Amino acid sequence: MFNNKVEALVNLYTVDNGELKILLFKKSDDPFKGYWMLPSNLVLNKETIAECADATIKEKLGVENVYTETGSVFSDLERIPDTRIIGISVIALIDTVKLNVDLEDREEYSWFNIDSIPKTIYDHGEIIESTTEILKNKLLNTKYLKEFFPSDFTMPELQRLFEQLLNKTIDRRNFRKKLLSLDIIEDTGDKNISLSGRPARLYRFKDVDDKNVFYE
Amino acid sequence: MFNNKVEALVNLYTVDNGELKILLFKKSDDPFKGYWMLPSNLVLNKETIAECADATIKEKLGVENVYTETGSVFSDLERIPDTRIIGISVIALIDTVKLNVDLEDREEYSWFNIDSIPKTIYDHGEIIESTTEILKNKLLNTKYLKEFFPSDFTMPELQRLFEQLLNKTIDRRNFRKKLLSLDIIEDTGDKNISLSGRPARLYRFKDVDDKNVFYE
DNA sequence: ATTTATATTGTTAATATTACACAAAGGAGT
DNA sequence: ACTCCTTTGTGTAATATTAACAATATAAAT
Repeated sequence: MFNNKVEALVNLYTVDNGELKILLFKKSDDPFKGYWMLPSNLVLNKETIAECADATIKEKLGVENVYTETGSVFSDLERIPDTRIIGISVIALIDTVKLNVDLEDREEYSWFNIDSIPKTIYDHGEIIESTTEILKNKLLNTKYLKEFFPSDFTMPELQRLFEQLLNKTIDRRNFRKKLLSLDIIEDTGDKNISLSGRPARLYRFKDVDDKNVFYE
Repeated sequence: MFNNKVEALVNLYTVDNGELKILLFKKSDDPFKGYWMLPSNLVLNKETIAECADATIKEKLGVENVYTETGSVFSDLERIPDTRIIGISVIALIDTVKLNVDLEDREEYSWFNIDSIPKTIYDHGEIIESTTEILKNKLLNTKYLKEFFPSDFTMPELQRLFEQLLNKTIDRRNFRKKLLSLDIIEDTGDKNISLSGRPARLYRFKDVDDKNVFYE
């Protein structure tokens, strides 16, 4: 009567060349063969949500020490047919460096831009939407940005991310001016290797207190 | 192994004369006799978190149709000794009118300013702190403010709330100017009954789209 | 050397925020 | 009726922030 199954649904995000993306796995068997899903596991009665999420990330991706945070709760009785499982979404953030190293030779997965999520099993689509909204509201804080950019980044890259999050275009000069005025980033002295065009300077976040970057 | 007990912990907030307050009950038996607690119930395996919260609010307060929203999740194994219960905090908002009507002749409860929470059972103190932080981050949006002020309010009252939320003093003239410039409130034409001093005009929120009032 | 692609840079105008002090409305007491 | 006390209501100038705007610099490819 009071026994509930609980699952942790891992929403693993990264920023790839300024685009916010989420990792999904393709279901290889019926039902929902060919649909995409969030990596998830049922929560043992002797582990925390965070522990369950960590184990899931390690199991599916072989990565450890990923930053996680609780997202939201999904408890509709019909969210999964014939079963009652309370879903708890977990926000996990990983930078592109770890991403490229650890994701070789694994089962079928793919990174999706959060603005173009494919067809998903059950309510995973809504969960992604809702959880991403929570993340967006937090992501203009350096605490979170640092998880995506532990080493360094270019201004245009960061600007593309902000433009996606704020859903508007930003003037390059004003963006740079604002970022520098906040005194939260510093020039590394290096430049990136240019694919084409002038190479961009590389910046890193200073080791300062968390601070909000933009409002609205 | 996968069976978990889940409880919904109701954080019921109101704004009383500009102060953000939360409702707590006093525990009348051991253990923790005399300590304060959030109203809560275990979640049945055939009800949603929201339904459980609604039932709890009705049971403890006799009030229905209260606005609720999921807060955060607390899954530490030691949060309750000798038992494993996953706690899910629920934010509930109620206005002072309903408050005064419905809270007569009930067991021992009290409203506490969120800046002076008494000693609580288990981890209820942390839950209140964490959940209040979530609420604070949402509360400068008219969608939430309307739940607290469904009828009308005075400028000084709203200002006191904002000062508490932003943790700073605000100039009366600037506050009024900002609020009026947003075009989200209107003068009711009435004035409140003054306890002492000049009576304040009564305003109400216009029936417009949700809008953020202040940033930072 | 020229083309192509992308990054970098400064000034001005518009807007938003902050600072600040005195008059008005009511109640209580004499 | 008058005075005192408490609280609300109001305008303007200074400052800070944001928005608008276009030309030059660096590298790779041809």
